[in-house]
Amino acid sequence: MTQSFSISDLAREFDVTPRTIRYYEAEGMLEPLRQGQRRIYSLRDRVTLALILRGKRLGFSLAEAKEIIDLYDAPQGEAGQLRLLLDKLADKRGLLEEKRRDAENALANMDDYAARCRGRLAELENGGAGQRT
Amino acid sequence: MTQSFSISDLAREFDVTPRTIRYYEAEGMLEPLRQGQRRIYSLRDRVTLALILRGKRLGFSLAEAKEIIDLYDAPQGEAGQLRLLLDKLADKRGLLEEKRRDAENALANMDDYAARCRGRLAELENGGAGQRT
DNA sequence: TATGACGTTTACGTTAACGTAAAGTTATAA
DNA sequence: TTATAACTTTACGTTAACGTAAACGTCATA
Repeated sequence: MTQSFSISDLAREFDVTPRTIRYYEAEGMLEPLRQGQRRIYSLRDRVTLALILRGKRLGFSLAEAKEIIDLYDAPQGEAGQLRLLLDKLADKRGLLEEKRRDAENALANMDDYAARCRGRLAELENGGAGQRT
Repeated sequence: MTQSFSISDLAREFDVTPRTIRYYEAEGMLEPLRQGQRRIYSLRDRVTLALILRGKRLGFSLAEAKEIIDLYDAPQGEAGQLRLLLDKLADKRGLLEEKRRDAENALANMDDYAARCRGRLAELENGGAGQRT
């Protein structure tokens, strides 16, 4: 029974406008089937859209996101192609790792700061007596 | 000897143009001292710039990055302010956590895929005999 | 003293990523 | 059968985040 979706189904689910989804198609990132002139999205299309939006959340441009997503559709025929693909994957992996590190550092900084704030708040709440001699 | 930097010092170090740094100032995110009309950046300014650029790498708009950075300069006078600050920090923390999860998921997907590619490559290299019976 | 190298302000230009409006098509409900 | 809801294409508009160019200041050095 392989599911399918209308454009507004996906728009609702991912909280974007139909315009946005059509734009991604115009950029060559989606190719839904058609029933007459209406677009019909498959589960695979839905996954692709999810990948696009995750890429955007991580700060990739659409062009960068497309580069990454296209790697998952790359030809795997001969060994040479596979080696090239693995190289490119390693390259993109580096970008992703940087983002993970950035997020972790930002979280660590923020948690430190919040802890200091909570400390200060505790001081204020116990009456401010006797602290910080 | 508290260090200071020219605009092109920072531009070089962070691989952006002076225009970009001036733009961040116009957006109220930096306030370097002046020596005559020349901008003089402190270590603190440099940290702020680093925070801005990390925010950008993580996909925050400048406005979002500013919101976050401004929290680190928020007033801590009374308990009410501290509680509000802690609320806002928790809010931003959520955004950061989502980005970390996104990055981790993307990395996991990519690593799985790369592993399958390496498997396929190994098959091809050992002559393709006897595999996948 | 003149010539770079570096800085400044002002202002218009550019691009990605959509928003928005107009005008038409198609299926379903009243 | 008419309305209305959801879709379509086409096309111009908008905004963030800078790029780029012009015209000028100022200091060291050849």
